[in-house]
Amino acid sequence: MSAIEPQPESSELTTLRTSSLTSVVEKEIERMILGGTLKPGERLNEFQLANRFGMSRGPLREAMRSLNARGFVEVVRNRGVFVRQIPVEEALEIYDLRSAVFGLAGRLLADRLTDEMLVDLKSYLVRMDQLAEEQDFEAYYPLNLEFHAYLVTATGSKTLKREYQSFVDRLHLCRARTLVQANGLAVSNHEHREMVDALASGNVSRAHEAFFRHVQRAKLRFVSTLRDADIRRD
Amino acid sequence: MSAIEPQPESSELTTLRTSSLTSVVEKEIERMILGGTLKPGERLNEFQLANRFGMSRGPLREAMRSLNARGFVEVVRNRGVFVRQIPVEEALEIYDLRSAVFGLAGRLLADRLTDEMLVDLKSYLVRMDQLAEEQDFEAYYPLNLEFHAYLVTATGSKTLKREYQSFVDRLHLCRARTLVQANGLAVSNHEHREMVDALASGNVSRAHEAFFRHVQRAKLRFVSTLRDADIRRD
DNA sequence: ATATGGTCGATTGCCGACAATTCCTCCACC
DNA sequence: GGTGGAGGAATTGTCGGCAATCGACCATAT
Repeated sequence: MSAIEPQPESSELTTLRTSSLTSVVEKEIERMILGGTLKPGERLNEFQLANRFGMSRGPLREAMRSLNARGFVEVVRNRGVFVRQIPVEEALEIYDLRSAVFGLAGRLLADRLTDEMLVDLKSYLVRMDQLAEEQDFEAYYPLNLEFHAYLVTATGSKTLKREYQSFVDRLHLCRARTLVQANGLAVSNHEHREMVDALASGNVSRAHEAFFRHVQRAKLRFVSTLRDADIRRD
Repeated sequence: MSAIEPQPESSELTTLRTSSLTSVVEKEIERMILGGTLKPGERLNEFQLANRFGMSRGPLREAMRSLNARGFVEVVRNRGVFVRQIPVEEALEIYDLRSAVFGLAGRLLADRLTDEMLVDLKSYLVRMDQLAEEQDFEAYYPLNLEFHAYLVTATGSKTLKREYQSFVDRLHLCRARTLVQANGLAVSNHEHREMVDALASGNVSRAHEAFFRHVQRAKLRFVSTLRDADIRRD
């Protein structure tokens, strides 16, 4: 073994050599936002954050600008940056965009589906069916995410994958969206089966339709839970 | 005339009171990139740019981070930022995304088209037909852009408009895309008429199809001009 | 002649400090 | 009691400087 071999254990040093401090802290704050540590509408104090991460305000501000461009935070001059809070109307718009992009994913996939991919997808269906039957939401949710990630990755379009993920992330910034996914496990999985069947048929527009409608129905479920919350609030 | 009166001519200073120096220089560099002053692959020297704009490197670096997140430039640690150069494969992916989003625009518009909007759209068609017949590409191109901008704006979805514009902008960063639009003026306008007709019919999926296929055909025209260039190069 | 090693200039990454603005508090006044 | 304004604390916007890193060029040895 050569002495010049890269050291696998120096993850922190290697990271700082590869990425800049700015990108590291950007990812960290993104994680805190999506993880719920930082809540929508909350103000991000530059000085406090810089101290917490043991760095100066310069790189932190650069990270903020990047997060702003990506839609995670909002910058108000001389007032500071706030975690983006997405109103319901905009969430609906994002659902539409997401369904359009997801529909494209169905279209692309129907044309390049391999036997191996079909096996993987059916495996997802079986496992999710089982969890849906057991009403195990805790386990169903991440598997559902993984299923969707598999699909958009399998399109082979990095751009599509990035944009789709961007929409999914942004929907997390809508306060009203908490507990949306709680209802309709089996319903959702029925739609998944329709999607996979459409892909297997090789019919492009049928796949498009199945994928598009899946997100549109998620949007409708979102709206109905919204209405339920409104009624309850009265 | 009072000495404290705000100076109406100081557009630059006034701008600085409203937006930050960072956002001003970001827009300026974006303009320089899209306008062709800064070419894809070109390196952006922080020191030079800061001097040219008469500011320090801090705000400039923040602007760079934002432009990076928006896909206009690429940042390489310790080496600098470069104007993003989009390879052909990625341009094709973007065309697909753009057609999916544009298809959604057609869908939304078919449901909310007013008589007034229809009049505006038909006016566009007439003017563009005329310019196409005169082969006046110089005048046709901006009107074509305006027509598309009208459509995505009329959807009422700010999110859709922003994302669509983002795709259009990014396509400008593909070197191979120069002179794409040169061919097929009348062809393109025939598709425009199909789109407006579909909208007027109120048929949602027909509108979707017309809008989607319009961009898909633009993608095909892009591919064919690419092939022509390849043949010519041999 | 090519490859290896070292030095130097240029440029970026990061930091601390100062200036400008906003926000909060408190007091005077109506 | 409520309203308006002055003053101070907190926070952001911007700047210049230092250290680290990279690329280019040259010297030297094989």
